[in-house]
Amino acid sequence: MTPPHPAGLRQRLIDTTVEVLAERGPEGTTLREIARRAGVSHGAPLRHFDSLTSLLSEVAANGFADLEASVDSAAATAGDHPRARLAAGGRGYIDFALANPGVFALMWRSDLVDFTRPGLAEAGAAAFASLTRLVESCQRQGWQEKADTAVVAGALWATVHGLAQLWLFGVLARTTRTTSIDAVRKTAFGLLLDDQAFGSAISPPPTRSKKPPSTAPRRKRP
Amino acid sequence: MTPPHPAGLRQRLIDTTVEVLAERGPEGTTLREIARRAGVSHGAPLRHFDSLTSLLSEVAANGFADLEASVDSAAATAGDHPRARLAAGGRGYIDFALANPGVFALMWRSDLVDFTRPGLAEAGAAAFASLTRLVESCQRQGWQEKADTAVVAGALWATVHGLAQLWLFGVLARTTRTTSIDAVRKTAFGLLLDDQAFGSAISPPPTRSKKPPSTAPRRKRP
DNA sequence: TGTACATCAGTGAACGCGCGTTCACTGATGTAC
DNA sequence: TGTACATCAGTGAACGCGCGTTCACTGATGTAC
Repeated sequence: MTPPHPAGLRQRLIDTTVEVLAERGPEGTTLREIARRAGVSHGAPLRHFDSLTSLLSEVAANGFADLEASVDSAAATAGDHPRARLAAGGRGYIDFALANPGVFALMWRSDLVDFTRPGLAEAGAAAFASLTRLVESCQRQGWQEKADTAVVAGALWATVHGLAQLWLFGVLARTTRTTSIDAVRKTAFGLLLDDQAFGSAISPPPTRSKKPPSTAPRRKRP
Repeated sequence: MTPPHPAGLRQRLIDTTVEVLAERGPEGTTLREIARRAGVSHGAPLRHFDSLTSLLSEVAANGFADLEASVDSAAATAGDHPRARLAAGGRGYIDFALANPGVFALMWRSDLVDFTRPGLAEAGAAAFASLTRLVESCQRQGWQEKADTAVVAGALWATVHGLAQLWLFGVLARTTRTTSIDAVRKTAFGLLLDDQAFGSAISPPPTRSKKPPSTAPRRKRP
């Protein structure tokens, strides 16, 4: 079923973990299930990772890097206006979460992931830094110029995070009677960014049918 | 250690479950651990609940009822201005989450809780309805009067939800360099509600040292 | 080119664990007469 | 008031499960000489 993998078992295990996360969620993502899917004996993964925690932590770190990439690339497509770019970055955050629900769920599970592992906290901080930079651009143009940049970024982060989580949980669609998150996102951004236009049609709709960005090129460590 | 409980073992098991959730989180909340803490044999809980899922689902339903109560009572203390009441209701949501992190985490775990159980979805919907009512009041006064009430309520819900989750995860304090969620909450509400005043000093600071509202009076079923 | 040895990824049996749930039981309490 | 019976909450041993991890092994590959 799984084709031979030129990059070797280690990379195949990481890819398989992402698959299992997507299908079964963090709870169903066990070493034995990953090994089964990858077509190896259940002891084999431990030749490449110290433990399940080690493997999951690496997947989570990749997730944060991909999340950052999704924010950055969405912002980059939004033209020159800082607030339009900020809104697009927020959309990038939500798009990543909706395209990678399993990995996204894992990324906030401190019982499964070791956040003291070198690189992981940095990857998370880098994702937040992307948002902060977008806020800074807005402030340089006068929007919320007196506010604490990090606090404003935190407030926006919480909103996109909450939108993604409640949407994935299914409860936002039910209560708002919408079939796409777009309406709620646009309303939220419209309120937050103080201009209907920035919440609405600033950028093309997310290409949600495309492959999740988890296969996108990713920073390698030496 | 646990004093004799006048309400009987059934209620004691529910209370103990809340305790275990608070100390160990949803993952550490097993039937056997609950029984150990309650001082009974590990089979005893099954005389009162069909299964672990059944017990956890009841605790989650209570959680939604308490969450609603926290939103309502916070809004009620905020005076007459609709948007001040809305902001206070949002604060009530966050206060509940921060005071009951274990139960709050459980409430969004569809792998542990059976949301098809009668009463549970209703309890969740009722909590959301509280927020919706507050939004309606604001719209009657002209604020966002053309917007879809449920969608606006959903956007606000996502924000308070995200604030609570990221704060509990610990990452919001680190990135914003704050020791209280208040600054981020006020900034978020200030942006969303289009008036600094509604985000800031509308109501007394949350009494976070008090006992969680999970012991507050709760609707009983006949 | 050939030989001896080291390395190492993957195997599969095994260990020990805590879990949810079952089940025959005990002993207390309530009820019918 | 006394007796026989039913009910039922709690006990504790047991079952079966999947799990992470260990470990001796095998067989292929690379390296030194």
